[in-house]
Amino acid sequence: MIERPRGTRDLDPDEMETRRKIEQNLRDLSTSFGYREILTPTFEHTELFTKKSGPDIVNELYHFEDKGGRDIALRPEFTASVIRAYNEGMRELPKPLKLFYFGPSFRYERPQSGRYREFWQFGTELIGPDTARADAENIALAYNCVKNIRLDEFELRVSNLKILDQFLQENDIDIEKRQDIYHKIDKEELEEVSEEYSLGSKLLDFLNMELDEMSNILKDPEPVEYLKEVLDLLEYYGLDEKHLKVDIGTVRGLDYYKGVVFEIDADNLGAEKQILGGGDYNLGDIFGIDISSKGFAMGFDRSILALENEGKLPELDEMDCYIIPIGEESFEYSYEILRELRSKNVITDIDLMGRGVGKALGYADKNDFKYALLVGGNEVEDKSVTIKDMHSGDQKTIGKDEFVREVDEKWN
RNA sequence: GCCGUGGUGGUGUAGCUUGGCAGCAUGUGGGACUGUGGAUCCCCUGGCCCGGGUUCAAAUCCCGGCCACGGCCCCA
Repeated sequence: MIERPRGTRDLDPDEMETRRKIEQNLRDLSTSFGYREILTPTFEHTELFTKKSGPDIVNELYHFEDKGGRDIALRPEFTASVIRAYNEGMRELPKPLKLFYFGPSFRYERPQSGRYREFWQFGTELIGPDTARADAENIALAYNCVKNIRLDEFELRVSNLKILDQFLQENDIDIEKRQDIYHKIDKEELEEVSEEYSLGSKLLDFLNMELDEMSNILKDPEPVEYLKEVLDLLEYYGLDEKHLKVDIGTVRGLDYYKGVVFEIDADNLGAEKQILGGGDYNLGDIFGIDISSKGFAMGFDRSILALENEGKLPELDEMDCYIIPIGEESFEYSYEILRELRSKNVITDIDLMGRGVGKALGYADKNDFKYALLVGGNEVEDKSVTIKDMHSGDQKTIGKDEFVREVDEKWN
């Protein structure tokens, strides 16, 4: 038997409805922030991703040689593609350029809870302005994305990489070791870093300081002041303080992140609990341009898992009308009703199996129809329809035209 | 890639230790029921993840693979 490939999923109608609703939330919210959707190809030249993230990530890619001998990779994320697309055809667009995207990405990793080989990402890019207000706008949208889908147990950690850079520089640590150090900090191996670079307790102490203290200690407090400015600006957006945390140990291990960075964790997830990450970076190097971009990517599947764990998945819609023709002589009239209702965008279905009224009602019940419409000889006779409210069980017979008018007024 | 646990009708499970007729529940379809659902009763449908080995005999024991789950590595 052929089964689905490792790390992939089939999404059933209930799941799809849930996902579409949450997706719609994110689209509407981003649109309200002035962002507009773009879509890039599902596959790119492998080089795009290796240039962005280093040669080692080839191991994590789905890639192959196509019939023309090109080295092609399924996108492991959108950021590189978006910047590529920007460079290739959107450079002349006015700044700030605000873009969002949504779609599947692919990584060849070992699947586990909340991690699939085909997974969905929602994300944004804010291209052009390199200002504290742009950083704040970026963070505010990220926060609201999580908030808007009604997730409640999450933590947004914010940092400015330049603060740690400054600290390391002032402690005479070669900036080339930055990546190694940040990587270890990310893994919370603080003691190893302190030991390896002879920092004693300085690093740990520093990370535990309030921003004002950091500012006093550093010879150049500008990075701290910048972060404070961003935080002040965030107050304009009405973020709930309880979700917000300044954590200078929040690092995103990659070279192209430069300034303010942030991550969001969902507390109720297991090992894979980060649902969103982003910040300020410059990918222009790949294309020989200098362009600032601030964005974030949100793990759609993980976010839904977190929502599910909180019991906050949106409710599924009901269907409207299920028509039950009683006897073939009522077919013509039944289909007339069906056509009229459907033309008014009422979600209407009709029994296709010739089932008895009892079984047909059972079907309507299991499929969450609001109303069952019984249409037999009597109804055909006087151009009426018998409507059964599937919740209350109440039932009445009214003229067909009256019913259609009523439904039209109520639902449209 | 590494460590661990597991895989029996569509779904959930019993059976596995001690090899010997694969059982139950639920769901789907049909009937009781061609004018009234969420109920009841009946019938049908449908399964031992795959491959190899041991054995008279394997769902059961052994080996390999695949897949899922928990964790590690990684996490753009």
